[in-house]
Amino acid sequence: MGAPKQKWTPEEEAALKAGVLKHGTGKWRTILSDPQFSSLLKSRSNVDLKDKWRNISVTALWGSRKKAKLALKRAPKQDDNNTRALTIVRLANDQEQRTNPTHPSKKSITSLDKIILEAITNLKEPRGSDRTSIFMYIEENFKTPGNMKRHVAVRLKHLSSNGPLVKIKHKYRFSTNYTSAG
Amino acid sequence: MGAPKQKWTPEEEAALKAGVLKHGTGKWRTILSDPQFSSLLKSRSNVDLKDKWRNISVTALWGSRKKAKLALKRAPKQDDNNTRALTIVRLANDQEQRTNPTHPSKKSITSLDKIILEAITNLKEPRGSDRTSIFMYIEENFKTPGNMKRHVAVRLKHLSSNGPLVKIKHKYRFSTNYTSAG
DNA sequence: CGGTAGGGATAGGGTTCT
DNA sequence: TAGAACCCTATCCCTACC
Repeated sequence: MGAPKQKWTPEEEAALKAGVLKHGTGKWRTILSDPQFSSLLKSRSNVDLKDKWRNISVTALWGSRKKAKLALKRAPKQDDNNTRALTIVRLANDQEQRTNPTHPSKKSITSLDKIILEAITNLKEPRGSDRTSIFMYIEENFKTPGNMKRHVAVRLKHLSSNGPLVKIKHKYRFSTNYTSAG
Repeated sequence: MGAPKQKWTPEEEAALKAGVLKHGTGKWRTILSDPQFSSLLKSRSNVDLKDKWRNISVTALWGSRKKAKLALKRAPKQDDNNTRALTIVRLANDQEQRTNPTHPSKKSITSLDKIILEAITNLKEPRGSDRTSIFMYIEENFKTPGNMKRHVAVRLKHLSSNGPLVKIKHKYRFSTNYTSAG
């Protein structure tokens, strides 16, 4: 009864990704209305965009939505009585720290780290960008070696323990996000 | 970007309903400021209250806002040959009838009936109150015996066949509501 | 910009189809 | 039967209006 399933073409998917890079996640109607993407996505609704982005993201992180849900069920509570996930936030005084030679963290900023920070900064997602968004930003904007994702994940971990990123807590968030605070 | 959805707890919903019973609909800021409810609703805004009340009301009437909108779009001005559910409306001249000793219906008005009519009147829901709302009004405002709901249902039926309530037809209405016309 | 009403968008759970 | 595409609706956002 509903229309037959309309599979997403690579062109549509690329347009969606570019739209998210430009406007951020959660701006589905804005992306649809952007003349840069509206022709490519003219057969999609804002809800379609949201659903497709969810499929893309969850696939990249967990392999599938079902696995993601299973993983969430298994995930123990983070701290007290509220279920939370960690969000990693770029420090507001990041610039200052990085220019301060006495801070140990600045020693270990790699060029990939700079790209990561650029991604987080440019994505401008108010609630933070998840790894998928960061991966995609880099893929869209740089020539990427094959194991870029692993490298990025490693650097994210490092940046959050020793570097200019800091972990903060959010309620009602179940995936680890990396946010540029400020 | 949208904030993570903060689902309404049963306690919050009860507080909202009690607030509406006390202050009426559309008095969202008043309800929020009432110390009787402010602690329970401290994480909600006046707009949140308005939205939640709309959701409660429209759900009771149509099942969902979307169905309500669809029904409204399809609804021809008057009634014809379509499937309908019954809505029971308190007659506008109810007072007059009840004070007129010659009207047969007034003989069988019980004290519970009066409470029911008070509930319908005071709830002031423009599209009528469903049984749940009526039950809740009574529970909030009176000491209730255990089988109050059954009693109310029985009296509602009686009042609509012999008493001051009258059945009218609505299109695309899937739950029986009891409305104070006026 | 204080408050409400109402249209509309989003988030997340759920369902259908392949 | 897992995964992609799609549906449902509670919640949240935006704007007009007073």
